[in-house]
Amino acid sequence: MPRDPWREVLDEAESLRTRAALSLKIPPISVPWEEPDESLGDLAFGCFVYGKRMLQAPESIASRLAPAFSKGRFIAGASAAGGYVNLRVDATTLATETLRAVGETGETYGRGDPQKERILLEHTSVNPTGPIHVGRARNPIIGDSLARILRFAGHPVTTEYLVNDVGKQMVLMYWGVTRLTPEQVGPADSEKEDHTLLPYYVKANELAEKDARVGQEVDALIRRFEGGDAELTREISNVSRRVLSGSLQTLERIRVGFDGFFWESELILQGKVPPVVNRLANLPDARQENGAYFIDMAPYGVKGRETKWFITKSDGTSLYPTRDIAYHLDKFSRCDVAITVLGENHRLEFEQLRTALRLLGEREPEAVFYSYVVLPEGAMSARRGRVVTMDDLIEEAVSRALDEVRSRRPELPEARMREIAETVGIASLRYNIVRVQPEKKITFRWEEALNFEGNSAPFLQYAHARTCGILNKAGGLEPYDPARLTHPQEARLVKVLSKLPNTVQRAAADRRPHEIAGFAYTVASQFNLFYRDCPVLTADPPIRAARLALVDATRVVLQNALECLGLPAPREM
RNA sequence: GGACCCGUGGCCUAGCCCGGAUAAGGCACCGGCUUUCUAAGCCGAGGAUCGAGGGUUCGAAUCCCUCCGGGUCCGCCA
Repeated sequence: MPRDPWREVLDEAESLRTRAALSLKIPPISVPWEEPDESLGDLAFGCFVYGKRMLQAPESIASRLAPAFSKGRFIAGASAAGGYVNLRVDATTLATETLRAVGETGETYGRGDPQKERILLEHTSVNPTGPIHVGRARNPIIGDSLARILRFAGHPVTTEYLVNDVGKQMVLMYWGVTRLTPEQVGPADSEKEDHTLLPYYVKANELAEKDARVGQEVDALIRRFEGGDAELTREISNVSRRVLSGSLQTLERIRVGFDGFFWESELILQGKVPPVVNRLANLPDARQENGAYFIDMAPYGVKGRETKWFITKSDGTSLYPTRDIAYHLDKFSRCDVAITVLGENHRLEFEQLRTALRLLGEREPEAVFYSYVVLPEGAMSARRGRVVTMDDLIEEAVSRALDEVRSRRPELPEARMREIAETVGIASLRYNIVRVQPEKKITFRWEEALNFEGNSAPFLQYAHARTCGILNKAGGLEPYDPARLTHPQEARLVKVLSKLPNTVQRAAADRRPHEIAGFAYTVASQFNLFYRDCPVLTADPPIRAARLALVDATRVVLQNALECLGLPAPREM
């Protein structure tokens, strides 16, 4: 039975407000709740809108409204100040309910009720031509965090990677891998196949431009491929599988995995594209130009130099956007809501996709857009050799974390140090990306990406490790009386903990993982203050017992918030 | 030519959707706190005309308009 203590507080406040207003014959107006400065109360709302509606001073309304509030289970009292009504939440009741919720739901505190709505979340989907670089790093991290949050919120979620294993770039890759020797392409910087195969792709691109004979060979392959040569399509797909296997190892190390993969080649081989082409070409809006079908999207809000959206080439072969439509129709046969995590450069294309689906009378997907990570000197570019790969970043993060562990915990055995370093390094990297709103651009700087203090993953993990440390030494939980939690800092901590379920629901509904990051930071921060102000193990037995329950609740909340972000929660650091 | 995204102390970010009571954190810098549950912590100090200008409003970082700066996109590529 999931519980949401803060939601109960809000619901009660709302109903008390309605009753108070009714008793004064004040029209019920929905005014948003805010959280005022602690010295004023726990919840508040301004009476300015009432004032305007009733042509009275907000101060006077507030001072009449406040006394009309009756006490509730949570709401202990109301007072008026400066046109606001401030409500005070009873600390003991909130502590009782919050700790009981954690006690009853255990490690699952914060998890939402099971939802019916099946969500298919597509993310990452980088072209399998080489290692994933940091410029794209936000996609898997945002995508995986969002998947975790949606699942925790109660949704059945399937994550999927669209493997773009067709098209010219893959034909080039295939040509390179099958025709070039290791001596021709030079050495790779790693044994993983995403790294070892990249040089073939780079060399193939170079030769195709410079050498006319190579260009002809590649063109011939492209013609065979576009002619529907199934054998060739499979061979090309196999190359992409090899590259992908390398990238997946990297993703696995940062705790990103997928429930499924969708191969674009399969879409083609299974003949799912022509029916879609037909449907599109038969739309009333479809036009023809030199044998190529298109839809002019200008009437549908698409603006710019070119508003034609092409369905086919003049030779009748399909284009990527058309295949994407076919893919989405397939998606919708398997889910209720389709979400895709996309780089900001795909905004227009996504609008076109939605428009085309709308014209077909089909459902439309949602998207979460992010800006690419750039280097201080500009965008990452494989061609200009200006790249930091995910593998580089991971190695550096873990190695710096190991230095930290060595200096902070010299007494630990080497293997344990390495374990903690991996945990901290990976978490730092994920947290630094997920804590920022996706649409803000991030400039990659080592010193920021690998900062282990302040608002960073280790800060959160450290707070979690501290809770575990206390609980370990305590030996076990005991029966407790929540009324023994009388310190203001205990109340602050309780209040934050009570908000986990509500925060999860909001972050899931808004598709905003960074809200969980902010929440986790607040929890850790409030716990650190509690840690300073309220000794646990040495407190008098009744207080000790109550504080232990609070520490355990904090542990659960941190663990679950960290889990939602894909950050490991170490028991010691 | 057009569309979209971003612009908050020296640096990075939250708040913006849903307008409210002195704009909240982190980094960096300076000064403190460890016989007490791990100092990856805590406390204190300084530092912001919330890009600029108009408008709406009793009230604007938040909504509207214009402009400036940065980014992205407008292929019979994917």
